[in-house]
Amino acid sequence: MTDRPQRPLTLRDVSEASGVSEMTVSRVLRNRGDVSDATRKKVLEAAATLGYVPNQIAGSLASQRVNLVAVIIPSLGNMVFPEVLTGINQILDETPLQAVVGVTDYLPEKEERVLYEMLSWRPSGVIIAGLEHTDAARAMLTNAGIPVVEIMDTDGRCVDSMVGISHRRAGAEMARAILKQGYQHIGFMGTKMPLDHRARKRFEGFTEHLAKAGVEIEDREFYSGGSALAKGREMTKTMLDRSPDLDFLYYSNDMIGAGGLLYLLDQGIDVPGQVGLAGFNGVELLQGLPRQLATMDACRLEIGRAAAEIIRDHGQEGASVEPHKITLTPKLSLGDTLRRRRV
Amino acid sequence: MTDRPQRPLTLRDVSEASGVSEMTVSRVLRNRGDVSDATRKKVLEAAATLGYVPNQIAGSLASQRVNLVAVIIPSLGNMVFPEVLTGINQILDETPLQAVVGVTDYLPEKEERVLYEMLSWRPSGVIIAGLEHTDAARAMLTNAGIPVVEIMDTDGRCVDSMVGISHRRAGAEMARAILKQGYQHIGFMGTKMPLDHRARKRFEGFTEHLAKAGVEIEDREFYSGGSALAKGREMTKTMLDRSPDLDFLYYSNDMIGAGGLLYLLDQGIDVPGQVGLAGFNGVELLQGLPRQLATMDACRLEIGRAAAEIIRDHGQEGASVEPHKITLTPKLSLGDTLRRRRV
DNA sequence: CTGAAAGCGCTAACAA
DNA sequence: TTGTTAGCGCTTTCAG
Repeated sequence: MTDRPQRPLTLRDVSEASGVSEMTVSRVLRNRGDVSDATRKKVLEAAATLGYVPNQIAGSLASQRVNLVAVIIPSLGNMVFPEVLTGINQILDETPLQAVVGVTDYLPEKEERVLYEMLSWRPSGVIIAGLEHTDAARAMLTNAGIPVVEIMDTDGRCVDSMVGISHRRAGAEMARAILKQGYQHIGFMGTKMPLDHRARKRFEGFTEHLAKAGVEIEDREFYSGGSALAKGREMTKTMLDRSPDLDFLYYSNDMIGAGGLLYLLDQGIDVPGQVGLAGFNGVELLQGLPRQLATMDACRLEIGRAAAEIIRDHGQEGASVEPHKITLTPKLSLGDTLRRRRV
Repeated sequence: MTDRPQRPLTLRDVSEASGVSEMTVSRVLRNRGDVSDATRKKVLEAAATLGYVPNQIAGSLASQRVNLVAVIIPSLGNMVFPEVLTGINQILDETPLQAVVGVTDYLPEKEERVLYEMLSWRPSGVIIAGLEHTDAARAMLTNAGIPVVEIMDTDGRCVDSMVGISHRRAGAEMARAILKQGYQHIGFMGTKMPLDHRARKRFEGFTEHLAKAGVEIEDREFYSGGSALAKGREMTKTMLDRSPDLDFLYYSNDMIGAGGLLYLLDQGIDVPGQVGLAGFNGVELLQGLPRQLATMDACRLEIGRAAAEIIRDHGQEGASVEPHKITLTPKLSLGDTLRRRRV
C-alpha cells in the first residue's frame, strides 16, 4: 500500500512507471489507435498499481470534447423529475455521456444561474424542463452551440428541440371525460405556484374546455408546502364544507387527489357516485389505494428517453440536423373515480 | 442579435471587444484583485453584449481547483435520496461548490464505475452513501486526496468521515418499542435487496433485540419491483392469511407499511389493537393517511447538511483536520399504529 | 492597478 | 506501432 499521495497522479507518472511514452499511455487508457499487446499490458499494469485516475479536465480541454449533458429541472422532491432522470440515464448509460443535474426550485433567476454554471463546463447538450425561461437564459441556450432539448411541455416555442406533452390538451381531455360522465359541478385544487407553467396550462386547458360546454368551475383552492397527501385531505374538507353541491373534484396532482380520496372514503361519501375525482401524473407510487384514482400519465420515462436520444444522436452521421419536436400523448386512465354509476 | 457562433467565445474575445488585457478581464469576471471601476465596467459590458460564458474546464485546469462535489447514491426512485440531496444543496447553495450526482442502482460495480468517472473530474470532495464498497472503490477513495464523507450508515468502518445513523440500533429500538407494548407475534416484510446493507442491518438489529427477549420473528415476506403501496397490500394479505396469529407487522419502509395499513383498515381489522404496524423512514409524503404509521426518522435532511458542511469546511482555517464521525439519533414516532389499546 | 509569460495535464496532428 | 510537438483557455506569478 502506498501512502496517500499529495499530488494527484498524472499520465507522466504512468509513463515513467511503465517506460512508455505519455502519448501511448494515453492511447491505451482510451482504447484509441493501435497499440501492441505487450505495451498495452505494461501500461495497464502500471496504471492499476499506481491507482491512476485520468484527469478529464485536462482531457476535455485538449480534445475540446466534454462527455457531460446538463439536465436542468425544477425540483427533486416531485417524483416526476427523478423519473425523467431515470429515463435519461437509461439512454445515456449506454454511451460515454454523463448527465449532470441542476435544480432550479421553480425560480427563473435560479434557472438562469444554474444554466450559466453548467454551460461553463461546456457540456455536449442541455436538457431543460419547460419552455419558459428568462431572456438571458434563452439567449445562452441559443448561443451555446450545442443541442438543447426542452422537455415536459410542448405548448409554446422552443429554442431548439422539444419533447413533451401538451398540458393544455391534457387539461381539456380531462374536462371532456368528466363532462361525458355527466358531472356538472366541478371544483379544482392545486398548488399555489404561479411559476409552475405546466400546472397552469393544464388548468387553462381544463377551464377553456368546460367553458365551451357552458360549464364553469364552481370552487377552487390552492396550497403550498407541506405533505401533499395531508393537504389534499384538508383542502377537500374545506371545499366540500363550503360548496357541498360539488359533484367532481379535479386535482392538479395525484398526491393531493389521493388525500382527497382518502378523506371522502373516511366520510363515507360515495366515490364516484356522489363525487368523482381525478388527478394528474399517473404516479405509480399510488397503486394500492382503496380506489384507483382517475389520472393522466405524463409520459415521464419516455420524455427522458427521447430527450436523451436526441442528444446522443446529435452530430452522428445519418442523423437529421433538424430540431425535433416530439409531442407525446398522455394516456387517460379512468380508474375507479371517474365512472359515474348509473343512478 | 448575433448569429449562432460556431466557436464558443473565449476570454480573448472579451479582451478584444473591451480593449482590456485577458488577464484583467479574467480578474473582473472573477472579482479578484483590484480593478478600476472604469475598466470593470468596460469588461462587464463587453462580456454581457457578447454573451460570454467562462470556460471552467480551462479555469479549473489552470487553477487546480474544481468547485464540484461528487455525490454518489444508490437511487433516485427512493425519496430518501432526493431528500439527502436537498440537504446537501441547502448547504452548498451558499458556497461556490456544486453537487454532481451519480446513481449506482445499488450495484457495487456500478458504484465503482461512477466513482471513477467522477474522480476523473477532480472534485473537491466526495459524499457517498453507505460504508460498503468494492476494494477498488475504497482504494480510490483513500487515494483521492480529497475529503470523503460516507453517509446514511455508521455501522462499520469509514474511509475518512461519516455521517449517518446506526441502522442496527434503529432496528433494535423498534423491537424494544414493540415488545414494550406487549406485542409477541411479529411478522416482517421488506425488499428483496441483498445489497441494501442498511435495510439488512436494521433487520439484524431488530431480530437480535427480539432474540434477547426470547422472541422470534414468526413470518417474513420479501418483494421487489412494482408499486410499494400495492406490494405492501399484497404481502400483508398473504402473510395474514398464512399466519393469522400475528399481532405485529414490521415493514422495512413506510410505503409498504402504508399499503399494509390500508389493507388492514379495508378488512376492518383493529389497528393497533388487533394488529400493530411500524415502518421506517418518516416519509413526510404519507402524512394524511387515515392513521399515522409508527416509524423512525432517518434524519435524511440533517445527514445531507452535515455531510456538505464537512466538505465545505475542509481546508478552511480553524477547521479540524480530523475526520468527522457523526452519528445522529433517529426519532421514533409511535403514530397511531404502535400504541396497544388496553384490553 | 495592469500586463506578459509560463504552464496546468492532456490529446490532435504529424513525423518516424 | 510509437513518439514529438504544439497547443486547448484559462490562472498563477511576477514585473511594470
